[in-house]
Amino acid sequence: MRVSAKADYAVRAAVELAAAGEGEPVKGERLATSQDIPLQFLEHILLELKHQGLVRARRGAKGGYWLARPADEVTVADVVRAVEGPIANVQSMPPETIEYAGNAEALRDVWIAVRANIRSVLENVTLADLVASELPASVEALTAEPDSWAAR
Amino acid sequence: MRVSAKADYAVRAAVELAAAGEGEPVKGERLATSQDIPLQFLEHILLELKHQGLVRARRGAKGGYWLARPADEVTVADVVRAVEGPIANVQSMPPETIEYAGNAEALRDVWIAVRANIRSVLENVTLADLVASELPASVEALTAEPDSWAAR
DNA sequence: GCACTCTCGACCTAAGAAGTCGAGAAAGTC
DNA sequence: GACTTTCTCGACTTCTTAGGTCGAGAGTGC
Repeated sequence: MRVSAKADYAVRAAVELAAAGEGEPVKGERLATSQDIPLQFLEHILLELKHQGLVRARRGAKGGYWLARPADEVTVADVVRAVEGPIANVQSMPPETIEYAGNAEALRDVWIAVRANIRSVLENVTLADLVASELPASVEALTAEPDSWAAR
Repeated sequence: MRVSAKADYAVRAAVELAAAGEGEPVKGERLATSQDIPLQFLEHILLELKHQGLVRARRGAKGGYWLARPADEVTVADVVRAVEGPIANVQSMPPETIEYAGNAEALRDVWIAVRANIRSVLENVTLADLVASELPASVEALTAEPDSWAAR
């Protein structure tokens, strides 16, 4: 139930690409410094994003990375899945495939509900939303709750 | 963004204890077999639950484990936190303490929203709910969505 | 040709996940 | 008091992942 550094870095780098817009490609080094991410590690992450078709790249002078799709068509969920795989797996298995014995039967539905609720945030926030700092109303509603900010 | 075997086991064992009710303590071995959990691993988990005050235990003949509180006062979140620590940390840090640079500023709110949404499920389902297979309406609503069951 | 920048496999260390082992301590029974 | 049962708990193992570094190579633009 935690977000890895890799996923966090991936989203931040993607946001930075989104902010750069359609112009020139952005160099890995600029991404690394502007978001304070170790360069070599970031390159691996960008490569994964490229393999998943989210990002494109060109080498050489004037080279760099850019988004393969418009920023408002890439969700945070896309980026997280690209580097971490399926969201909210239980014991590395998708929850809908798990069979629980006897008393624990209903537990599967709990994990399903958790996954659905995570998705409802991550699949509805796009990179463009992040750049603009304007999250969808349903997400804003959650952050508006003071209780959401309580450590626990 | 995944649920560990440990957390899964912990909840299942706790549900089994809840189902056993107030009578005699339940032996570790019975929990292990009824939920198909490696016994020795389970004992460590039960010990953690005991240290966190969720479970009590007695040794010897007639010994075993039982819930420290009524089953309808223990939530799934309590059990998960007992063995995994804080839910939905980012890079091992609570999301509200993270400062993102520039373009990624709004990302913190996304993680906060994710955490809030996870909590809204886990903190509202009790062990008693699971034993009865009757989840709160807000959770049932999520599992009723066909889309929640789609692998992705 | 040369500088620049991505590509990508190899490697590394530390930590965590998942589990096993075995000695010991408390509790009940006879 | 001896004996059995069952929890207690530290030590240990194995495997994977997290997080990161290094260095050679390949494509690009000038």
